[in-house]
Amino acid sequence: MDAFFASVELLRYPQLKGLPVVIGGGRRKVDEMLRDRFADRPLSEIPPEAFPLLKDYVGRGVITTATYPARQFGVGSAMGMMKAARLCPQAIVLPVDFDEVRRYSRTFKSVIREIAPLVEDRGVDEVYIDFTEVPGGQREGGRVLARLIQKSIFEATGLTCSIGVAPNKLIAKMASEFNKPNGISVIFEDDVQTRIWPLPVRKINGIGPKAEAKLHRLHLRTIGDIAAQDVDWLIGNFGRATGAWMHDAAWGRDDRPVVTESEPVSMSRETTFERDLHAVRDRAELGAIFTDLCERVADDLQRKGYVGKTIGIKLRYDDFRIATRDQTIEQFTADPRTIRKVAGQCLKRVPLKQPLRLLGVRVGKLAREDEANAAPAPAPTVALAAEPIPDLFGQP
DNA sequence: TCTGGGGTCCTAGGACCC
DNA sequence: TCTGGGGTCCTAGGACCC
Repeated sequence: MDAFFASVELLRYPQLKGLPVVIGGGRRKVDEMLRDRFADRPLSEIPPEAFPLLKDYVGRGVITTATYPARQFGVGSAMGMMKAARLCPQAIVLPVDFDEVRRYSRTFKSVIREIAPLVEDRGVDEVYIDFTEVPGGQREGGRVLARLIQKSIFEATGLTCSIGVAPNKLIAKMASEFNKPNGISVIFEDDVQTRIWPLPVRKINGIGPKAEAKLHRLHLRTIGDIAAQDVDWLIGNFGRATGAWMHDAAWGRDDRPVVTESEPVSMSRETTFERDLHAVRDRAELGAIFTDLCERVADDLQRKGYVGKTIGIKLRYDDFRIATRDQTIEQFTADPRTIRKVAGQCLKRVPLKQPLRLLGVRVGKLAREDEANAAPAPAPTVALAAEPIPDLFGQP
């Protein structure tokens, strides 16, 4: 989906179309504020001048999405608010409306599933779709079906998306970025050398800042540069798994299937404080936040019908270093008090002298609540001791 | 100008078992 | 006195993604 979070807000405030808008921050209820001030008028008639600006923004936070006009100023997602404010002070800031985003997410995904049922979820704003068995899925290399999906999503939601069609997920993902926004790009196997090789290594889904830096140190800047290397040389530098994967990726090889169903592995809640907190000095405040996080994970687990048996905490210190501790317990649980107790024990095992900026609580090793409880009708245990092994080589 | 929140997967060492 | 070869599970950290 194109600039998904921002586009969702533009549906509510169409008067902001064409203006630089960023989504993020989140602590302020801007829409409520506007609603109070302009209670007598529909949201779409609130003048753009009434919206809060990035230059007036205070607080910690990053940009989740920027509209295309905002991107012209170099503002982009994951950028700190303060930096963005310097680049584009006149941009309008709005908080993320997660409920609204989830609603549109469900809608666009169900539109796709009606057309092509094999869909893999990749978060709120992204999916992989298997066109193989869809009637007409091969016409014009998939372009016809891609157009139908784009049109259907727009009719249902008013939102645009960009689609990449390719022989596998790796290339499709790269292709989806070729024609943003509202574009379609079809890449065939034979196009890898001309369309993929010139791209920077970072465009490979799975190569992040660390791998990019290392590749640069080795004087590899484009995907073609990687493709030109010997597999064994890559393995020597990056290890067996990563080296081989990198070589395949650079040659456009990827045989991962589109996975339509998966079970969650963990659920967590974390929060960055408005100011850094100290374990001793801010004990009460921290304690309240901690309990709240435990209750929220427990609530998430219960609402979704899961229980877990590994409970852990995460801290981020003021210098941005991260520490985690976890503990696996005997019984599956989704009980807030149990989670709080075990997480509290984890907290005792971690250094707490430094100021903290973030605290998180995580529950892993998940199982479906019904299955975890249906499990052990304590079966009788039988132990069979092996015969003593005869001493074949010793004295008779 | 300091940098969110929710995830997944991988690695590596150690405990423990047969 | 010295010391095998499998395997699983747990824990901590880190890279990466949306």
